[in-house]
Amino acid sequence: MEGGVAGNTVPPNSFDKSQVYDVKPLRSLLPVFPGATNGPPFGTAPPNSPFPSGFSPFFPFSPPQGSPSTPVLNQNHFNSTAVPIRSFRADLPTSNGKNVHSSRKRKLAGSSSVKKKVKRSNESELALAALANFKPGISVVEKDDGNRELVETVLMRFDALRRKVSQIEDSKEPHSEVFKHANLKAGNIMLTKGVRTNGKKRIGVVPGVEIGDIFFFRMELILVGVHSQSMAGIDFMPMKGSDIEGERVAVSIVSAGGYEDDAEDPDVLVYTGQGGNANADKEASDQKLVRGNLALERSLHRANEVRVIRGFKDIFHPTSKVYVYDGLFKVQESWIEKGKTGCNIFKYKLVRTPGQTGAFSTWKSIKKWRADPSSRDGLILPDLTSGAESTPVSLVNEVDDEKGPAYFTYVSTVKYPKSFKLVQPSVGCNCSDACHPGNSNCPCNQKNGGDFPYIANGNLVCRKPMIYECGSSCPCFRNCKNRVSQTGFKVRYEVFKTRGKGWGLRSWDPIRAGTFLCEYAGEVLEKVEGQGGEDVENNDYVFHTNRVYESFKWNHETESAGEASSNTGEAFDIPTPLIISSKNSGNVARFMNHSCSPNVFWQPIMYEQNNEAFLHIAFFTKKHIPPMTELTYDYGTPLHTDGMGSYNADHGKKKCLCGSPKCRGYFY
DNA sequence: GCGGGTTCATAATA
DNA sequence: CTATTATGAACCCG
Repeated sequence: MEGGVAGNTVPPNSFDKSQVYDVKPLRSLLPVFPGATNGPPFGTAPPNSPFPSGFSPFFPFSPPQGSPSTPVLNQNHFNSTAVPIRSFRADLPTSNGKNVHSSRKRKLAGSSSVKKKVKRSNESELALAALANFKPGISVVEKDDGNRELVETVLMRFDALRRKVSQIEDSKEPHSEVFKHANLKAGNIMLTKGVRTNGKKRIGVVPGVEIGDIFFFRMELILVGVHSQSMAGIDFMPMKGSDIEGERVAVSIVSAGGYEDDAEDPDVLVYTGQGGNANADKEASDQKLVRGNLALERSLHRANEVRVIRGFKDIFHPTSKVYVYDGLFKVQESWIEKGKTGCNIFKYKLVRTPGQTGAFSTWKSIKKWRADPSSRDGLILPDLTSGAESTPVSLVNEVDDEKGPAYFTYVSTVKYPKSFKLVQPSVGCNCSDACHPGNSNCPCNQKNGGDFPYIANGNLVCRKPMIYECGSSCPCFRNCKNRVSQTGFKVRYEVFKTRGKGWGLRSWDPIRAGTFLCEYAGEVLEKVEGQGGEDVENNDYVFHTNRVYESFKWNHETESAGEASSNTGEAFDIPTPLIISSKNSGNVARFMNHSCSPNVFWQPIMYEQNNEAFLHIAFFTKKHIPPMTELTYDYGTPLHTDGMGSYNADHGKKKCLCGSPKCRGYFY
């Protein structure tokens, strides 16, 4: 993994000497820091904290056999022998009276489908039904009108449920009659339970939804009240009281490239009316001035604001789309023209209401940078990893004259000192090509308690005390999905100069919740009891597992009898504290700043290399993250009890500039 | 590994 | 209650 990692980057000749990067081979790690000319304001890694008294040198975890010490976070009720996913509790009542699946029943016209349905209704069907067994936790008022927090909560809860549904679907037999629309199923459950917000239709701003917010499913737009049509591109509502069709105005449109829209000027959108398309039953026809078309015509005359949502191809999922809320527009004019098919189509020219910073222009710029990275303003280096990662990372400064962070060696993974030995060998699997989520005999599945950690696209399903990935002794090399954190990041990053927080990390790509970002690379520090640890104390580039981290809810919650409140956290199970320094060598993770309202979290992952199991710290996105949004995680608070006497609680305390309403005011 | 066609779905609406 | 509508999403194929 670390083999062959090149040294550093070669800067242009014009650089100030004190800031020049040296090209150094990995092996000759030297803590060479060219003059600290740029001061300390790097908001990156925190200084160290004292160890708990019980600290001892790292040793391996996770005996493979027997019961993993992994607490069970969900209701899945696994016992120590790790049962497959199909053994989801089947005894859960279909809460709230109504079985979710009743909505799935088809018209009984053709009786052939009935047989299949009955046949598979006892296993995963019941597992899916169990997912609907949770408290809505949304009041009537909140259902009608939202705010930022509600919008984020609803979206996070939806996606947690969607990933859980996907996980169950993934574990079914291949080629079985499968319902793959996990987003629809999750959405159906959310709507049935009333977990939504801004359900009251409105013209203009939707409380809690901001320009630039991204969505990956039309269902998400419905759930937070941006656009309530599941497929149609034009949403509308009656003007005051009157409910005659002619009195409805358009409230939002989705421009997703299905028609011949014009999308050059970011402040202007020429949108095609709906209808008239050919389908299996009928030929293309003239569009009619009804429904959405009529509503847009009314909006032209009433001059009301119309929300615009733009759809783009999702480069990580070429078959699906990512939607961006682009702000408020007004219909300026309309006309009829001949479409490709020769039939009449309506056209509507919408113009952005002044004073809004649209999101579309940013997306267009990124498209340009992607084609030609040197076109990025403020570019210092096209790839600060020097090829160590499969995806380049740009170094950019649009803020001041600083030519880059202090010297470090780029490495893509964490490195353990030789002295860390494995006590017990790790057991790999025998899966020939790839581990299948439904295979209960796979030891790697068993180590994960029967829950495959990732869905098919590589997104994390839920946080767990520990995740066990396949290692180097597993023969499933080529296609195994249980190696997400080992296959390198796919996100196109840039390291950029922030205002006041040193260097930071952000992405050109829109990122889904649960996406693997990177691991925390660097050198694992050994701390010998009794001896100092100056290497830790004065190091701003350190990751600690043994801090106090604010708990938060990310997993899908289900009620289950007898498991009352033990399910508070998604706490980790790390047998021995781990400290990683990225001061001398590290990866993009060392540039992630602290935030009290972070959009990224970390997750311990274990896998075996050369018969030794190692712990890695992997970062995943907490929610959907729009392009160019700074990536941040919670640095946590040091434990102040080291059992060895004096410790200054304020040591390393820094003023926090995260700007969150929940800001604690400082961080370490 | 795309782009286009096919199939299976949906929520809101009339 | 049912049919209709629609810029969906996943999958299949060449």
